[in-house]
Amino acid sequence: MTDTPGRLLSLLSLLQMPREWPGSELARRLEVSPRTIRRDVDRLRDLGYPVEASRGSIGGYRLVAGAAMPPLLLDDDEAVAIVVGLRTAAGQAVAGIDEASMRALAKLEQVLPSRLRYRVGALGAATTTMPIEGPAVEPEVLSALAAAITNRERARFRYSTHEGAQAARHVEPYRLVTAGRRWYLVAFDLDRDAWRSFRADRITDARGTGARTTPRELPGQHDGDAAAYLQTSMYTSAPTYSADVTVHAPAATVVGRLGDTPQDVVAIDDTSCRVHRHTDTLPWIGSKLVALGCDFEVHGPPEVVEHLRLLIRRLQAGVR
Amino acid sequence: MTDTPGRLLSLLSLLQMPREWPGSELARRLEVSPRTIRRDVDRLRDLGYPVEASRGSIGGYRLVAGAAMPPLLLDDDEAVAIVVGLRTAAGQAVAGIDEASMRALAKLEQVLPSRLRYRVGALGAATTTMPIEGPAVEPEVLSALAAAITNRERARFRYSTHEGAQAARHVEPYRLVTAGRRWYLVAFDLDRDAWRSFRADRITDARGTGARTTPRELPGQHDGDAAAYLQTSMYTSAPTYSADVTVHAPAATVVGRLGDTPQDVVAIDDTSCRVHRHTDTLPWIGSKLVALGCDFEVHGPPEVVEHLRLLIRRLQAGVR
DNA sequence: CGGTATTAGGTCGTAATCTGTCCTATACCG
DNA sequence: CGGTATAGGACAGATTACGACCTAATACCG
Repeated sequence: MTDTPGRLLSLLSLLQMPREWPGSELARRLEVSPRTIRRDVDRLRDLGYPVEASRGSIGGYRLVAGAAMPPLLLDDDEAVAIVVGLRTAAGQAVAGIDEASMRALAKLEQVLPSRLRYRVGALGAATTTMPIEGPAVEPEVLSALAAAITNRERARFRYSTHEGAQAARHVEPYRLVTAGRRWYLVAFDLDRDAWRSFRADRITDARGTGARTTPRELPGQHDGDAAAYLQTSMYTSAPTYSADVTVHAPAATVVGRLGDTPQDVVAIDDTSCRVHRHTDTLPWIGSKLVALGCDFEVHGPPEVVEHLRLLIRRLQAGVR
Repeated sequence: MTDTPGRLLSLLSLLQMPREWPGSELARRLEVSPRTIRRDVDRLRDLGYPVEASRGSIGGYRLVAGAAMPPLLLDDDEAVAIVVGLRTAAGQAVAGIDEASMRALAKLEQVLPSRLRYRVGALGAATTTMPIEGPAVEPEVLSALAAAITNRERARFRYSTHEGAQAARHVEPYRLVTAGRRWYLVAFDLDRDAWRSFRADRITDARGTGARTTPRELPGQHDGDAAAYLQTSMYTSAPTYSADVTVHAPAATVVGRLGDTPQDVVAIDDTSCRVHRHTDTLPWIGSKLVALGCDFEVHGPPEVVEHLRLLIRRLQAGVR
């Protein structure tokens, strides 16, 4: 009975036990020569299994981690976090991550203590993911950019504008930022000699160049916080305004419809409230007001009023 | 690249997922012939792994749950999935999950083989999470509802409407659905004697009652898919229309601005295109058209035109 | 009822692989 | 220093894995 793949799986099971196995012992149990055992161990290592060996008189083989790891001691919240994270990642805009995260979840489940395994399994089995359409980030892009960032390497990639045109970019990558289901790269653009943020889903063929970067500081008072920098830089392309609006709807309703950002909504009475949004672009303010679906009065500033008049003209032209 | 043992491990990894795999699909993914897949399945069975198969048109292979598995390694995509999942979970609308997922990520990193540990560490260190404000789901609520679902128990909880009123609910929970960063519970409401979907962030004090549920079938042709049911049920509250619009902007721009859903956008020439959105509610269509930020002409249907006229009146009243 | 898509399994020829038996090098420990 | 362990190269022969092709059995669907 010489079944090579089966023997490898058996070897894996043996090595999983928390003890050391001399090669001769393994050879005896698997009924092959010690030379074959050495080759099998080699193959397991090629497959990525961390088989460690100690030489000398009391030497032997054992599997170190990634396998039999009883002390993966997570508390309940951490277990929930794993399921929540991997489940929502399944609906995420990263290519092929739905399956990958399900496989990862199944594998992680194997190494959890039984109480948590039950909890994780229940939460995973009771949950369905609603897929989200949209441009997808390539996992390789994320990996390559992350490697370049930690290695302090420059990086090159191809970037597509939203019109579809592609161009090569040469940057010093600073941070990846995840915001909702979008991924951004904050980097110093070497060609344009300025800081830029890039949408990761528009990046292809990313790779580190090997050239070391000079550490740079993010502009502005962000204290190195790439998320904060991104937040403001996304609005610097267009001027922002603070809209002041009275809305004829209950405050609670308005908070709900304005989406996920709790704005400064002050109730006036049961049927109306005053909304004060800040740092919004004109189109965004207009879109949100329309989305409210109820009557309102704009108090200012004049630019917002003017923009709404433009919207009126556009709508009138559109329905003619 | 014919690596039989590695392929067997990959096969196990695929089969442990909670779905059925047709042999042809497995053959395609593992890049071998279907005959080889059958032989591999035979070998796994010989080794004691309970691979079950169902014949017929919707047949396939699967691994019965609870089987003792050899230690399976995470591949690169799965490692990326874990970081992506736990990182985005950190910005997620689940209370306290940011810390919990960071702790879980740190602990997972400890037990990964070194190659992946480096990859995961790099991706984790290079990534910043932009926090998302919004109502938060309690992890305990998710755990309790998940437990009730898998145990087929009834559940009671308090539910807040978006006006802020609270009420006790008594349901037979069916599934948790995660859509983007929102969590929903699809359940049969025992008081109202009808199927309902609940936003998990508005649920508090959820607990299973211990009373067994009678298995029910979701209404509609969703074949038990809670996500599909939720998708349609979210729109049944309002009628939907198919807007037909000519937009004076390049097709690529329009696709980008319409958000994440790739719609039926057909380019007319370099500066205009025809958009045909279906199953949208009237407010949604209006909001999207305004958000486009360019000129357009609406061809129909009449209800959409009428709704845009309403928007015009609202805007005119608002800026007066 | 027939059509179709699935699992299941036999056979065969070729190419690739695996294995055992040498051999040497290296590291640890008493 | 000697014993024992891992590590690995070279080689010849036996074995196996693979794909291509075939038939059978089963389940679903119209």
